[in-house]
Amino acid sequence: MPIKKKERAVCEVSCDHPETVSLAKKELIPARQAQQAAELFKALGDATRVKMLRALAKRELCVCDISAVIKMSQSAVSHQLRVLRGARLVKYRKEGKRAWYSINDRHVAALLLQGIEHVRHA
Amino acid sequence: MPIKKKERAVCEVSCDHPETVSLAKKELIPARQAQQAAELFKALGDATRVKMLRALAKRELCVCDISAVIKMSQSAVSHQLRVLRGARLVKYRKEGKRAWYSINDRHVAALLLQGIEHVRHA
DNA sequence: ACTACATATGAGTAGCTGTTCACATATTGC
DNA sequence: GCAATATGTGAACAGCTACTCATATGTAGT
Repeated sequence: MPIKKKERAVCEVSCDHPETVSLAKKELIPARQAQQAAELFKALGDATRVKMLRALAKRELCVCDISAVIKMSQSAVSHQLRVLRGARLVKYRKEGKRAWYSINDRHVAALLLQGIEHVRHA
Repeated sequence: MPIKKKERAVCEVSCDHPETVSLAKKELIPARQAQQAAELFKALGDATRVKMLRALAKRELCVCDISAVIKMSQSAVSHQLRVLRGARLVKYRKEGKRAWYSINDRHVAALLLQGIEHVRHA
């Protein structure tokens, strides 16, 4: 067996505080929940989508209105709406050629607003 | 002037509802605020960071404890802590070799919890 | 000074994101 | 059916993210 130049420090084994760590492990959020929460926040984590959601929180808008309001191409808006639909942040209804979007529920609006308020006072 | 095969549909010009759009434009969130809110949500938008924050919301932990609790390399944890520091989601203090991290304030904890609760009942 | 340890960081990299462009789909009026 | 319109979507692509690995920094003990 060759002599290693320097044994790598394995912090994971040597340094933890057993009781604190096992307590924290026990109370750790389940991976699935963490993943879902992360996906929710990720969907909120883009300036374009924040603008869209903020506008949709106030009134129902069709795709081309959104496009005009936030000054982005219809295609870009459509792609982003797909993300928002996937995260269940918006709902929509079809009316002839038009698709009318609005924010899904007040919990979503509240979460969004809380984030915005947080950065406003920071 | 050559004849174009098909004039591109310019939805931005043809389809908007002037009053609704100008109202929505007036009430549109400022770009800077949208950007900052997006950055806040983006920092929350990763399962690893959600796990870390959830643990840090309950108790102060040093880096290697976090590493043990969420079962990730110390290096990965350090990199993620940098992101969290950058977004002001955590605070820390040095104590000898150790760095003790905890969640920055109750607003951050509330926002995190609200996101988690939202996916739990969804 | 030297070693061990706890943490931070730069480089490298595979995978992901957000846009544009071109086109597909669906609805309406002729 | 055909043309115009509103929306949706796949491909391509530049830029970003979140790891790993190696190494740097800083601290404590000998």
